[in-house]
Amino acid sequence: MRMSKLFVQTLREYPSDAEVISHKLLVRAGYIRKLANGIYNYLPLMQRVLKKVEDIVREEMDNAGAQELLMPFVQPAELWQESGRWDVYGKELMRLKDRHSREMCLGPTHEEVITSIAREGIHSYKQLPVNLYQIQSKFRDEIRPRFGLLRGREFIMKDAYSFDADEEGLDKSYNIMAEAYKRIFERCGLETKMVQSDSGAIGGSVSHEFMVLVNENAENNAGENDVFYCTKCGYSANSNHAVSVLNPVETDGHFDSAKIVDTPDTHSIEELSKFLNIPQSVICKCLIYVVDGKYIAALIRGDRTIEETKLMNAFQGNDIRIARNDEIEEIMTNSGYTAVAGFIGPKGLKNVELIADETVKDLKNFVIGINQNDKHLIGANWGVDVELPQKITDIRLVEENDRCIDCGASLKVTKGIEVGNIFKLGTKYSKAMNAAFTDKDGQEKPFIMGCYGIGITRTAAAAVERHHDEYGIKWPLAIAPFTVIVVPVSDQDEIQMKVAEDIYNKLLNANVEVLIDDRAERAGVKLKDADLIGIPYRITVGKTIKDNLIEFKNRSNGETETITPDEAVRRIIEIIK
RNA sequence: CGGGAUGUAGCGCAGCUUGGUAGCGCACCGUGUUCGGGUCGCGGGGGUCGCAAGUUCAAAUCUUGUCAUCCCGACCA
Repeated sequence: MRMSKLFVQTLREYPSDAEVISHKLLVRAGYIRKLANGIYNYLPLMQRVLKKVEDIVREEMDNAGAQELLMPFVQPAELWQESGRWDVYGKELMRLKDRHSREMCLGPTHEEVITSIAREGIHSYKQLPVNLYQIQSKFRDEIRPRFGLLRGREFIMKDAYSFDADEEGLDKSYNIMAEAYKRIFERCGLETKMVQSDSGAIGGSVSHEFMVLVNENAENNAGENDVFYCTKCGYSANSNHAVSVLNPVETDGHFDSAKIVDTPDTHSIEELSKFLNIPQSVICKCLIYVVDGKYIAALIRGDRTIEETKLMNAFQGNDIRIARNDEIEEIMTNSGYTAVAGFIGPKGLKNVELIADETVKDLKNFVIGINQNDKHLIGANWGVDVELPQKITDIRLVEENDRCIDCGASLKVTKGIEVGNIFKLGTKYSKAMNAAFTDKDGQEKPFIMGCYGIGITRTAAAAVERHHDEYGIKWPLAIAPFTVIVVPVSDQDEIQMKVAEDIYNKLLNANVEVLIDDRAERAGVKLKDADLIGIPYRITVGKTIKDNLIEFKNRSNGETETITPDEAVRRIIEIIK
């Protein structure tokens, strides 16, 4: 490809609306252009990268025994009503109506459609297992799209779905996918960590995410997930799912007796602990949440934080948020109190479900709100002064240096970009949608399903996050839009141009994806652009051509060598083998 | 949806306080110059100042409304 013909416009400056480096670089280097909020045009260079990623995914999926198909982007509401998700998926699902007022949606994921395909096509255990996948645009009307391709509303995803006759088969399918995923990301030049995670809105039990770990200290960190991991035994989990063993702390307030004391203006645990001169860990914190419209009072030890996904799951909810002040007021009024946030306690709350984190169980002579402003109860004990909620479970956020549940070592935390995700769905969709096969024993059974996603666009963006420098992108070879760029330093110099063209043609003939910068630009412009665009190898034809020498540069490690044009061609051909 | 900010040429920005001919850099077109890290000069094209109403002789500038975008929280590949 000739630079003079390539449709690409590099910018002198970063776009003002970009925050993270992959977004900045992809726009500036002419890979993408925003069309609307969270919706991007993939320009020719980007399309080449995406194709590379897709082809790696295809190869590994095919090798893993999966078959590619393509499902419609527009889906009828009926299917979603069958699965029950039409009502629970929320605003993220882009809904629309056709000319007959029939309700449709733009597919954010395809469990419903694939399940309908399976129920029409698979009738016998003899046809199982089956794994079907597609690579397609998805639409999710995200509350807040951001970070360029890392969180778009429309994005490209590979989604695969497995159908098995039993749990054992699912385990097998699941492991095959996990292995394929490891290879896919490795081939894309991305080191990933497979971590345990919450299964979220898609449903199911077991799930893992593939995280690209990003340096926490980096400016404008694009990692949206906290990953807790154990350096000793390898345990790792998304913060929404991580569990831990706590380090011992003081849980006895050592108050002689229970009494109500004045604690003016102590709206936070920190203020309260300072005022009473006690550790935060002898305070019982009470927070009001709204889960699917129901009020929940959640108790947790003062020094710990609630993990909202865990709390939501404890009530099998789909939606959670902290209660607004007017909602707290409503609860207080209904319960005959007037307290504001900061002084709330579980005692006497009406129309509020109670839940406690395990951390509050062992508290003795502790401090707790009693729904009176500027007052707290000190020296409280469960069963004497306050009843311990019946529902007790783990709803806390793990913290760094908590101990590993498996081996007891100290846990660390890092940020991660989730590029892939695998779920054991079980029979959630097959049961709801009546998708079944006849098993060996002649009985009709629902399919045991799994689903497996890879964000194609996100993977490409994550690669930029991981591989760049101050000059631009440093694409991993396997997903680079071109392997090599040939740069004649001066378009005025006939010999340079001739040698450059010669190298270009030899590489073309050897099926190398090669760019030649034949533009009438100065050297500086061409070299800056080559770095910005991030082509892995650069062959610069300059003055030294009089000695039959060119410069051969490796973009990723910056190493340059002075070698002959023929040697350069040979090297490149060797590299792509 | 809550909190904060911003909308002026394709991109990056100034002008707005104190109303009066819409500017700069990059990019683009012409021309000369230069030629291994975004040369330099001359000439040129391109903007209903997000949109709508209002105030005024006069609005990019003041007022109100509205839309959009970005950042922080809930979502997820």
